[in-house]
Amino acid sequence: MGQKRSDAIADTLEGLILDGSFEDGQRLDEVQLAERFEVSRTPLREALQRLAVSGLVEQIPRRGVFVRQPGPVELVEMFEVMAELEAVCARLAAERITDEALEEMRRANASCRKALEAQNTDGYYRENEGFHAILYRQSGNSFLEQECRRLHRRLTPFRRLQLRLRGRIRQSMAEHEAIVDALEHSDATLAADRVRAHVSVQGEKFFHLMRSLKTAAE
Amino acid sequence: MGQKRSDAIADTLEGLILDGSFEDGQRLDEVQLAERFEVSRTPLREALQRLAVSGLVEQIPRRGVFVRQPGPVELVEMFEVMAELEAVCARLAAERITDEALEEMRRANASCRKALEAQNTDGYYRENEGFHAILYRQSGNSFLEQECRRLHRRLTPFRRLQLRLRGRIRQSMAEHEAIVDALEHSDATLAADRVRAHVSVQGEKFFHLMRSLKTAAE
DNA sequence: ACGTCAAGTTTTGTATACAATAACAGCCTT
DNA sequence: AAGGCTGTTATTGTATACAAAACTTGACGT
Repeated sequence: MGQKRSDAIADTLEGLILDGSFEDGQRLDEVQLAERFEVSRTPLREALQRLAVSGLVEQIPRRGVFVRQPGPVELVEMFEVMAELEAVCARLAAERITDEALEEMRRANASCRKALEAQNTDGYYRENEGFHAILYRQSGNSFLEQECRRLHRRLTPFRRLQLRLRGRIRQSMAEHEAIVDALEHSDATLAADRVRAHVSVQGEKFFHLMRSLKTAAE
Repeated sequence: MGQKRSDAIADTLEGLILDGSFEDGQRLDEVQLAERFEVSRTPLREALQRLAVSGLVEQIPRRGVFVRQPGPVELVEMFEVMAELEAVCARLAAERITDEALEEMRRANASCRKALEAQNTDGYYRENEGFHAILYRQSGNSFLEQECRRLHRRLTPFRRLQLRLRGRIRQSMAEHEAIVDALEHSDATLAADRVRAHVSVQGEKFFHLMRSLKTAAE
């Protein structure tokens, strides 16, 4: 067990927040959570500090920490940035990508198709992650790769939601293949545009889904 | 005194690391720093946790925390990402920017020119920051704005270095004005390209400066 | 009755004490 | 003499104890 207790707690809490297990604005009681994890307040506070830096919770001095779920506006903004970041990856990758990586992307796409035909949504989702991970890596800029992964991770629960829309998976697949084609032809602009559109549509689909859910609830 | 002691420590340490007051790989001794700041280890550890998440220090469990200065490769990567992020800001801003903001940018530029003529490097630097801050804001995407500010802050000491190059400031000013022109004409592509080039050249200048310093030292 | 103020309680922030693990040094064995 | 083992020390990680600030509640005055 190389890592310490406080790291494990931070990871667990991060997962819980991303899963939406906490309401927006809910206060995270230190002693309560300490009991729950069966530790003292010290490691728990260290975990909360980390979450605060990541932006998952807001820490108001002498008041406590409160979970901070992104609202619709912030989500749209985050998806927009994600689209732009991935577009940059594509533009850079178009000139830097290796043949092996292209082959990897094709293989990831093939696995996606297999999962699609098997109605295996989870499997599709996993392979889809892999596809994007390769794109990040092939930007040839490991700092950019890191930043992409960070934002990707933060958007995970929301991205997942919109994949449930009928027909979205099949469309997403076609976009993936078009992206690989553009990369193969080293067409930087085309690749960037296609990736941007691919991610943007995720954000838009999500937004409409939210809207329909909200109006349905009223 | 709204903030707590540990926040102030984190800020101070962040500043010290960004200033290059610590060697790369240097271990930060908890008790030693605690004495220095005249606090106990508890708030100091919380501060270190935060720095670790920000990536300014690396925390190896049961071993300690070590400052992590970006190497030349990482710096080039960071400048590349900064250039792309600001280019995105420009592209979005070209369609979203308000007339008042355009006026603000022109005013910031005028102040820059005044500082330039007064040989006031610090003043120029401050106004230059303002110019970029307006650009971020005018992307109309506050999440993007935040991310830009974060990276900008991290690159501050290195950016500052390259401004000392002869003639760079005057050239930088001209680029600023060309950027405002493109924004005024709502030419998204041109604005993006000019901003990207403007920031990229900073990275390149910095890289060459580093190289010359390194070869001179050998 | 309502607002204001004060004592009490809760909760955050900090200090200190304790535990556990890794670096270190000296000794023993081969 | 070299390498490994063991006891010691130093340092990190966690628990508990204490201090300070904010929220709560109730009484008092207007």
